[in-house]
Amino acid sequence: MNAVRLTENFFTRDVLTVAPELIGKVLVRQFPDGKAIKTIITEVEAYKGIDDLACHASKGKTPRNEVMFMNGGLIYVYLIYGMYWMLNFVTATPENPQAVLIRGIHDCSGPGRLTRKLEIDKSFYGENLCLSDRIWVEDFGLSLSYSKSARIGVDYAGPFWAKVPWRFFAEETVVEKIVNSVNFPTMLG
DNA sequence: GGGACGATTGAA
DNA sequence: TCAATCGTCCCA
Repeated sequence: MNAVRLTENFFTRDVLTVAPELIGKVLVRQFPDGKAIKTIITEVEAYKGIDDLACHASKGKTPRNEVMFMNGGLIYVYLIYGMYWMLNFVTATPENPQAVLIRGIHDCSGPGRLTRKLEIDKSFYGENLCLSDRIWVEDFGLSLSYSKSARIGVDYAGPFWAKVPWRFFAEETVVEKIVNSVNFPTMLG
């Protein structure tokens, strides 16, 4: 299987283009002890700039979200409910503060669960996915069909923004089928 | 300085 | 249905 690491030009596009294209891409986490996890991204959500009332950037630039106001390809991490780190990929360009929330990977559903498994915390804030030696994304040429739905847990944003179908996810059966057909390991490492 | 709240999760 | 748990942000 040939794999190509995603570069800046992948991430500096609109979030509604980048988010669905991340389904089927492979997230790589390299640990200090030499071990690694390579896992297929199966669920994401798009947060689209200052107009999107569910997007943190709609509240204006703050110390917490300032990385969203930088270039695509950086990582935005924040703590939610005092317990869970949320992993986001910044997209587009500084004048367009957007991000993709990574909500699910193969064999690990849930944004808080996957950051625990991948040992991702505040120290990853601002990490560059195109340069980092501990986290990046690869294209293995896998193609997964995906479904859309409203985003999860954003009712506070009001009926319009809570309902836009900006959650993208591959059905469980689709993921299993691809994993089996290409003999992609559950967790390479 | 005080208080409300959250892009969640796991247990009752 | 509900508690856990704390950084962030707004108001005074």
